[in-house]
Amino acid sequence: MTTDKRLIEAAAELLDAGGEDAVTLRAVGHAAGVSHNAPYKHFANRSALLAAVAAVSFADLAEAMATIRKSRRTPTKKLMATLNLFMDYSREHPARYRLLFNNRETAAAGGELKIKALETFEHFRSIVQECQQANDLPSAPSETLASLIFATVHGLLAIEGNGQLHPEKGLSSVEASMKILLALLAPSKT
Amino acid sequence: MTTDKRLIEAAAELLDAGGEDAVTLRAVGHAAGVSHNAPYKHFANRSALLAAVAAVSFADLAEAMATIRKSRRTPTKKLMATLNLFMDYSREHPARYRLLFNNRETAAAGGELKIKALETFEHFRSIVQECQQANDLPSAPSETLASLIFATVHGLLAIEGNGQLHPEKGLSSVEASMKILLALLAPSKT
DNA sequence: GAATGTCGGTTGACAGCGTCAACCTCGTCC
DNA sequence: GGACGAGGTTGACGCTGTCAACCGACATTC
Repeated sequence: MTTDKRLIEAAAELLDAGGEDAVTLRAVGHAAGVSHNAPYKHFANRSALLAAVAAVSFADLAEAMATIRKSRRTPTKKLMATLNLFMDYSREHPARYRLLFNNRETAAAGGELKIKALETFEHFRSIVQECQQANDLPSAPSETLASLIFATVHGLLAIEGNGQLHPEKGLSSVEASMKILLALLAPSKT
Repeated sequence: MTTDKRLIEAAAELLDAGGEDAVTLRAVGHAAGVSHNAPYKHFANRSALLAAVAAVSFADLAEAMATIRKSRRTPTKKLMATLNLFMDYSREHPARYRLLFNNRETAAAGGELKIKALETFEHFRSIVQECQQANDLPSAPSETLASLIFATVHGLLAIEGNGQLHPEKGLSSVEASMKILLALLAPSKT
């Protein structure tokens, strides 16, 4: 494996294991079997390394969503599968999830990273559109509706990840809240 | 003014001006006119200082929401005013907003901070409940519905703050998206 | 085939950070 | 009047990101 990839992988593992603070260039270098300064031969600085981690993670997500999108399922089931994908990701890799969707630097970045992020969203938007065509979601610009739904899951996950705002009662589970939202959004079929 | 408050105020100003990274204990101490180590006589560590900033910020928010809640307006207008409050806060103090709602340490904290956060949410829940009683929102446990709506605004603001996911098209404005959500949620009045 | 340059790696240094330890200087209370 | 604690200081520590200098291997060019 190339050193670039080994560095990215090491950074991702450190991120998953110990949160963003654990991703020090020295630790990454050491985990990849190189010196504390070798990462600078591959990435401009720490932010660039994290951006690379974000890019490959977005690519993974996009691929998983593409698989769901192509699968033979009802649109609504695809939508649920996609939402579950996000929820699982947020729970299994919370620090990485934050890097992808809750990080100022990730957001500010462009290039590869932005493209991968847009790709991911495009899959999601397409599935939402399928649901609209099947009359399982109200008619509205699919981008807007997709943003809305994504924002809601994201917001719920953020709150869950924070353990914030009355964790026991009310929003006992993100899944339950999402079901309620989708039920409320569902046009009453004739 | 007591040194405690001066430190908190200085930290808040640095946070607003330069983001979380700008809040170094040394800079805070200097801005408050004390030495680089004086903050330790008032706060256990950097996290505790940030938690204090979060607590006073939550208190401010809760107070503003209480004012709205008590005002003589229709429930829906109160709800809109509250949502606008969040949007304005997120835009005027983005770093502080992140500290309040997007910060692992803030979330993990308890005590004063947690109480203030719950207080803030309780105002919001109450306003949502008023809307339900006025038949402007569907019937569902008010806590769940409030969480849902808050999560959506929060998610939209997070995306906006990130500049992420197709910033130009679709979710052109958080306000527009929220209006769509509320319109979709509104029970068809007889 | 020698010279050259670039690429990926090293070691060593720097300042800035959070934090700890030691010390000092008051005002307060037996 | 002496003990003492609260709030302040200075100084040090190790860790961090980053920069600079050096160094070998390999490809390219004359």
